[in-house]
Amino acid sequence: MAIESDEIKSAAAELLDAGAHDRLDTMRHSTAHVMASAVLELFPDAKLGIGPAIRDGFYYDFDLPRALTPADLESIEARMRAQVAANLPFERSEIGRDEAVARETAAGQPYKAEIIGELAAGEVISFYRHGTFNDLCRGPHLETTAGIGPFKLLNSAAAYWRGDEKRPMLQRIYGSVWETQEDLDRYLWRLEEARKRDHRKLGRELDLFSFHPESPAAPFWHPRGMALWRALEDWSRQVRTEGGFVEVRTPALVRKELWETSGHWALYQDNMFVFDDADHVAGLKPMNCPESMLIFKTSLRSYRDLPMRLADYSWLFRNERTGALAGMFRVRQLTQDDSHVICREDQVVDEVNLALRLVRRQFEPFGFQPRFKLATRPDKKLGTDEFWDMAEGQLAGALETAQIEHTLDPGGGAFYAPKIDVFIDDALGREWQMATIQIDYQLPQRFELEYRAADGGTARPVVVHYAIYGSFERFIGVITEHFAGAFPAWLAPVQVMVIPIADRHVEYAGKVRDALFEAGLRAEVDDRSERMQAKLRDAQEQKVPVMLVLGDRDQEAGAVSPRLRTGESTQGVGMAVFIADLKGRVERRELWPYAPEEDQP
RNA sequence: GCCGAAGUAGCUCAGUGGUAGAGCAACGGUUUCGUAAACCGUCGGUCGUGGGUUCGAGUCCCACCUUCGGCUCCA
Repeated sequence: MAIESDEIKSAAAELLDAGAHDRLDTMRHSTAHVMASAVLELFPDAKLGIGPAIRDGFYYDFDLPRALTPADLESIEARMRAQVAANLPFERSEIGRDEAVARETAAGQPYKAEIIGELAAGEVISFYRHGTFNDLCRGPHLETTAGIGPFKLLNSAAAYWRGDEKRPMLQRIYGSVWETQEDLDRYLWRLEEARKRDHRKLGRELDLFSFHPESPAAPFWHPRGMALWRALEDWSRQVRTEGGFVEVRTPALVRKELWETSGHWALYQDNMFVFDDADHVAGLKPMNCPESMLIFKTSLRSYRDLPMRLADYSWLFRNERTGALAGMFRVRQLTQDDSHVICREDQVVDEVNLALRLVRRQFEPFGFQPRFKLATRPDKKLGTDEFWDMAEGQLAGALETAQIEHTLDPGGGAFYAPKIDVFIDDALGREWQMATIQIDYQLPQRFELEYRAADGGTARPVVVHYAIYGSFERFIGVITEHFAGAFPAWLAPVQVMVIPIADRHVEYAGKVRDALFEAGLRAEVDDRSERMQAKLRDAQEQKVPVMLVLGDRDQEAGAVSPRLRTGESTQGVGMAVFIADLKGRVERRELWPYAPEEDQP
């Protein structure tokens, strides 16, 4: 969207070429300055942290004498509006580093002084002033505070200085600012919509699962949630079968010797549940892969046996930090659609290519278009440059072979190998990281895996790991929010609600339900003594895809009258015709019934 | 783990030291033939748990449990 040149006046010359995105970022950063200035008016002794522009808005961190309250935010917001109305110019100044450190120290701003002290000696130190507020800042900024668009302060919360839990805890205020009121309204609508779709709320309302203090952060799956789970699991198994996988299952309770071999004892023990088991120290498994290594080693493998593709849906246990737990998104007991491919080095590109195809295939019936990111060698890494050249080349080669567009995440790889991260966008435009595809040379070495090569010698295989849903728990959280609980028929816990209009139709309704059962469909009869309208309303609120209304005419004709969740309804459809149609849609895993999103403001 | 907030009936919430409430749900009865809430009645709470202050605590204090927001998207 083009912006009139006099609508927002760009102060700095470096802004002339900037696109709308940079302009918005600049405005957000300027708004953060105005907020910091308002906070200083309220708390003259506040010490300033950092205040960057972020996606959808900005934040600023402060060291304050007391915790902020919602009333404080209102007061800060009011002071900010006054500054915007005052049309204060932003003025840039530059000074030397030592002088800057001295100034910030004298001003009682230790965090600012720390930042400046870390800048290179020769670097230009710039400050931006508006009104009486002068802040260390690289810039650029708006010309004046009047250029700040509609904004709102959202919430305050704690944040460690520089994200380090050993350092002081500051208070962070988040805010959002946009170029137009419509943009701000749309953003606030999205926040509100996300709140309404919260999977924790929908999970309770749709009777999918519950949580209990007796086992914190571990879901109890109800019959309806389990139906959804099984639909997902069946699909994952089908995709794995198509990909040539076989399935294994491995123990949850494993002695520490295995974890010492795999390296988890040294690197992952903090996240494991560990205890004594009959004179041995053992742990609940946080990952499946080490045990697959043991299965591989149970016989002498030939190069002809590879690749060996193992799927594992075992239960995993991770002792997460209590503060990180969040609904289905972070649980302590979870299940993955885990895949380990043990293959020859010359098969790695093909196997990664297969993984990429399976990722696309498995996400297809959800309507997700996965995006791929190649994460390359980090600064802290194991192995030689030759190794990384080769491993990165293998992943890049597979992406090319599969003709998959991707972006780069330089330095984002694991310390032992590069990886391909897979992202999806949900219905609200939120980005979620889903699958990760990793190639692993470490584990085969630690477990001393070998196979008999074609030349009669021994060789070491490579492992390609991935989980496409990631964990079932988290994926169910994501799709619950994505579909707002209105799952397509193939996933819906109850696919058909049979609604007899009067008590005399209940028997026929039972026959219809049994016919649905026989076709492998999930159906219930609402035989409560309620009026049909009430039953329809309840089925709608439960987001059941199809309601079958049954009255005299249907009963006499052996027919059903389907009403879809979208409101569309027909009458007198033959029972067999209806069942065959629905069964086909479920088996094809159609995105059906589909309702276009409600219009956003 | 840390900072802040919250926890009252199955759910959503009222209740500012003086007899625990409402709507929905559930249950009982009546009712029920065409596409989003029939009517009447009844039941239901150790106010998260434990301790303390007080003549008296859902309300004030302390500890614990659980949940929610957040803890680098780096001047």
